[in-house]
Amino acid sequence: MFTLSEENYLKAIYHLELDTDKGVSTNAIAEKLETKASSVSDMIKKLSDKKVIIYKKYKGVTLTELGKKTAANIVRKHRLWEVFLVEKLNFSWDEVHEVAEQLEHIKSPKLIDQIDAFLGFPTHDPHGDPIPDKEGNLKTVDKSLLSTLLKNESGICIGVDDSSSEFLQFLDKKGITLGKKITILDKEEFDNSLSILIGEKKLSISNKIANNLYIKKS
Amino acid sequence: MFTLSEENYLKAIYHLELDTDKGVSTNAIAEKLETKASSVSDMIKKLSDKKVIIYKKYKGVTLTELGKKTAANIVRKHRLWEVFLVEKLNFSWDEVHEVAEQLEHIKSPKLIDQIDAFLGFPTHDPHGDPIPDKEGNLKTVDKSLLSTLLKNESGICIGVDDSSSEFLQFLDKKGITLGKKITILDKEEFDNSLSILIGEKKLSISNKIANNLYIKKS
DNA sequence: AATTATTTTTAGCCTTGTCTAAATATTATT
DNA sequence: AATAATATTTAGACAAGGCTAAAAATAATT
Repeated sequence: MFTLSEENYLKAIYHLELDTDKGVSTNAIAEKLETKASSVSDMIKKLSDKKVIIYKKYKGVTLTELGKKTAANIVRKHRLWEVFLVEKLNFSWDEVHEVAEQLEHIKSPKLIDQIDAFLGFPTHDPHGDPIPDKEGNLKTVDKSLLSTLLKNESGICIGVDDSSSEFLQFLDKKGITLGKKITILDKEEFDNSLSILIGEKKLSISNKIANNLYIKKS
Repeated sequence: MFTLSEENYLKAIYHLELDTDKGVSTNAIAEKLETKASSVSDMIKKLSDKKVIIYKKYKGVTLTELGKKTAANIVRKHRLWEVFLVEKLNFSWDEVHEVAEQLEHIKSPKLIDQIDAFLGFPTHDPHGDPIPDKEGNLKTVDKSLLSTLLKNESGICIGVDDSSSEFLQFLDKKGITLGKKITILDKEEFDNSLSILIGEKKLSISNKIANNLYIKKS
């Protein structure tokens, strides 16, 4: 079994590993967890002893199979709880993260299985992120950042990269939600802003926004 | 805010205080939490500093109003989660305690309010224990131990004293569930066992069982 | 009232997880 | 290749929460 702190480290390493092919650096973990590199160094030794990461001094860490499975299971719980909060308890998608951060550490296989069934075995969380299956496998969808679409291309909004509540509330205000069809009407060279059609509405979208919205091209 | 450990101490003191009119002793707390008296002594100082208990050396402790409210809120969460597990996730009443012990520490006022509403504002948990309201008030029902009923008296089974899974599974096996009507057919002087009528069935019940079942006389 | 038994507290130590400051490796730059 | 900059680890400290063993206070008995 893993402590709360160990679980949080595993999750951080899991997420960081998705963004790189090399080992995950001490500093990267420290930054993600808002802690100090020295603390990370200490924890790395513990996790290495527990056979969930491979660790060579000064060379960064990689999750073992056991580590990956353990981390994926925590992510699975996090995302299932997020779905539960939105679908059953009327939370909005910008409110769920903090609570799910707590709920993901509840230890009860039956609980999470039942939640999964209760929700009808969802495949994605409210931000469009895929929910790992029980074995820890993620089904990867081919998604593109809105900013990479060309003029006159279109697709369905399927996820966000940044899921801070500020960004999500901004999207709500603009009427941008998962499942909506988006068409690029025009691209502005000067500041890389976009003119898009979403539903019936025309909107102007900054590059920053376009860099945080995932689209499934159609 | 309170730590996990502080919350568990508050809850223990809260429960122990219901059984006595005097202060709660260090030893009693230690026994309830399966820890050592010296650890309790340490924690008592911390809780006293935080103004949730009144503490006079060697004299036992009493919850302050703040302490009572805090503890009642944890109990409220515990019992609401138990209802949720049984009503929505197909847990049986002997499986819920352990998971609720974890869930009761989740910090999110909105979450527990929504769970409450989702469940239709239940007043009692699956073992018949009352759920404190938001202000921490318990509505006390007048309940009698089955063992105190006289021959030919009858009532409705409304709760259990011992909620260990062994006892609850025993009750399941015998078909004894909350809400059922029970009539005392006979009392055996020798071993204080009872002959009862529950639903259509006649059962013989030991004194130990009868001392752990609450009845609302009718 | 004096002595014994029990309860409670104190003192000192341990583990987990964190930190700062200093030392050491590695990487980048001239 | 030598030096500067950055990243990482080590050493030592601290707080929370727990423990054992010993001391002190209270309660029970004779």
